[in-house]
Amino acid sequence: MATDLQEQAKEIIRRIGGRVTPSRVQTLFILLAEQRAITHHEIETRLQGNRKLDRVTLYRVLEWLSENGLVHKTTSDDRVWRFRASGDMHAHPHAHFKCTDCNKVTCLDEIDTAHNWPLPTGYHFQMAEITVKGLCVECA
Amino acid sequence: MATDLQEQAKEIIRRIGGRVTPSRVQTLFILLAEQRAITHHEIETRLQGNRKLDRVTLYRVLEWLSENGLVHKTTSDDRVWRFRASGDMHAHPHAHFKCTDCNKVTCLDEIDTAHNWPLPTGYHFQMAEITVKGLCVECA
DNA sequence: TAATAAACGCAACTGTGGTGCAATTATATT
DNA sequence: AATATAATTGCACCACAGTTGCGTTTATTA
Repeated sequence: MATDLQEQAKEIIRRIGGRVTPSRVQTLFILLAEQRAITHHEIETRLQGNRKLDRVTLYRVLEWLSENGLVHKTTSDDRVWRFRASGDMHAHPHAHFKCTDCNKVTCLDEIDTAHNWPLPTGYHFQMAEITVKGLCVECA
Repeated sequence: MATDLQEQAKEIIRRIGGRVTPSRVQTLFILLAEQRAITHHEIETRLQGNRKLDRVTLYRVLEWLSENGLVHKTTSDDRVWRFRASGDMHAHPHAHFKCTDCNKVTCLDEIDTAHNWPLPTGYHFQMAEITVKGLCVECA
């Protein structure tokens, strides 16, 4: 239930010793409720009305959540950051799927990106970003 | 030699029935000479002095070259497009490597991105973008 | 060589994201 | 509970990649 996630968000923030502000709680709450990677803009639209907060504040909140490992930040070919609450399921690095029709991004937990890629000699692997593109169920 | 590439660029453009303009020839020449994916900005700095051309024109030239399959367009986590002349070696879709130190991008022809990824049922595969990150030989 | 459609250059715009700073507020302390 | 404090917020403004509109120039074709 919604109230549960609200409390869960507060608890998560408190646990890492951060100040429990409405901006952070609301933002993390939205990201916990959503089961996919969403953009700054998408989060903003979910913060309409009385819970509305400044554009820049949201950027800073997301940056803070990201720095503290509470959310994951990924990019795509549209040059827009997408954020997703990091749960236990997503502790390992994974690929993303982006629908070329509706632009929604979902996680592909099956595809592991940590595996050692064949690189030219002398190159040092750190990580890999994989974005698979195509049509999602709704758009196919 | 340089003049060769210049003529080669003209020939390539002529062959697909496009107007052979200095902007296109210069831009394609630069991309043919460079053996990696470079940014709009990097191309611009190579067009200094008398051969300098307008920012927007370069964007349009690159778009045209890309639309006609003469160059490949790829993105990265810095939200900047990179372009690379498409030679025979790069006819197939491949992954890219980005050095986290010097930010240079090279092609990983060994890694094929066309392979069918395991997607959730109902999803339709189109293509995949892979960017492997780490340190290149010079920065390792 | 003239006609014409394509390409160019300029200015102004869009959209994502970031900085500086004064005002506010969550927390710790009294 | 009231206060001190440093962290957080909101506002205005900036930065950068990329785009659009439009009048001018130019590569082609006849």
